[in-house]
Amino acid sequence: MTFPAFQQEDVKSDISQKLPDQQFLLFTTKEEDLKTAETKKLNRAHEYEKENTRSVCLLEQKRKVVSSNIDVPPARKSLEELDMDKVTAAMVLTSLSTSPLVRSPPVRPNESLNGSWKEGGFVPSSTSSSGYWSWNAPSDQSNPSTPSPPLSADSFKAFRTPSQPDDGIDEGETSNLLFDEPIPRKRKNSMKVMFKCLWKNCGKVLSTAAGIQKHIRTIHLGRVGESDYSDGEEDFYYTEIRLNTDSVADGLSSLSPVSPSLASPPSFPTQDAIRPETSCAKTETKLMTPLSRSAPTNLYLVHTDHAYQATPPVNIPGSAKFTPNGSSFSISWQSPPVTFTGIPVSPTHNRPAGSGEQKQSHTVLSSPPRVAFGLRKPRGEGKKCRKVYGMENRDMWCTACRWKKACQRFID
DNA sequence: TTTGCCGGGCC
DNA sequence: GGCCCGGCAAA
Repeated sequence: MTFPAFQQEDVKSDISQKLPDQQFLLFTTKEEDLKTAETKKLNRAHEYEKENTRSVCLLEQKRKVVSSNIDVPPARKSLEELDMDKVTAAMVLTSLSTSPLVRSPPVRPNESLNGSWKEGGFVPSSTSSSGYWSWNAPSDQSNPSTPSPPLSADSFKAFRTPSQPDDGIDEGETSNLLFDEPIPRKRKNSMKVMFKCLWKNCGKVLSTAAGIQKHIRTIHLGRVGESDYSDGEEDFYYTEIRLNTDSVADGLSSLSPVSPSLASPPSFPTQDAIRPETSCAKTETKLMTPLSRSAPTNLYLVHTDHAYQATPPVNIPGSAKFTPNGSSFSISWQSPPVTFTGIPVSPTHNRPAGSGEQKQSHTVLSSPPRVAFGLRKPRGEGKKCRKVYGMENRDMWCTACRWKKACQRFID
């Protein structure tokens, strides 16, 4: 059985290969944050590898105990151990890769109905990216280009692209990335993986990542003489698509229904946004973009995330708002009173024409009318200076009355 | 319509 | 901060 070994190698190669791209996917404007996040992910990837090794060792120890109880001859035992190692490793890896953590994507209600996904791969459409979403209109959340608000500053949030339902990655993994949870492994399948260029009006599909990167470099980025050099920018402009429809069905079947609590707006969004450990995790995973699928966990490599950071591949319009309980609170992109505009763009990379300047700002305003709080004090019942002295004796009024302020002489 | 006084402008 | 006034809303 070569599956475990292959997968491990696959993981490692993915990690080493994709980590450099992290900086483009983090929704932060600070280079230090980028480095920090990248380092964290490296550490997580290593921890995960350790964890897997530990799990295998534990199982191995357990197996040895059992084997010793049944008194297996030493010579035969060593041979068996070799096989058992593989089997055990396979079991561990399989259980990890098929664990609920991985297989229960917190999808939005209409995700599974998204036509483009059914076709085996998500292809972002700039024309359909209204960017507007609402708590009351969950269908809009299925929009692939829906950006998500960086609800809390401490949790660097990126715009999210709905993951391919069949690739096994989802917001759960995003949560893993963000909240130090074990990183699930990529499920292997036999599907044909293609790479599609997301550049506007291109859509070129190639069979290898290197090919598509080279295509982007030479055709779109104009780096003719740098065929072997890749700074990762090309990753932004292509996406992985899968041609095997079986996996699509599998992905759809693995979609877990969205709980009402997720579908409904939070009682007070700002609070939820501030708490990363509670509903924030749910909300964010729903709202934000996975930081990167080209991360160590980028076992489910999806470059569509890149499309969010800038044009030309896909525009990132954005407007999101929700109005919980009919209150006046709202969050919206590119529209007051709250504006989130964020385009995760690597500062070190030139953006093709049309790419907006990276700007990240968010403001939350909630200012009910002052009248609602009854700030205007009730009118005094007693006589005031004006009534007592009359207009002709205005000089006898108290200062407040003269200034048309609340009477200080005849206080109620 | 009268009266109390808030909000804001001017100095 | 002192002074003044437009304008709102209750009486």
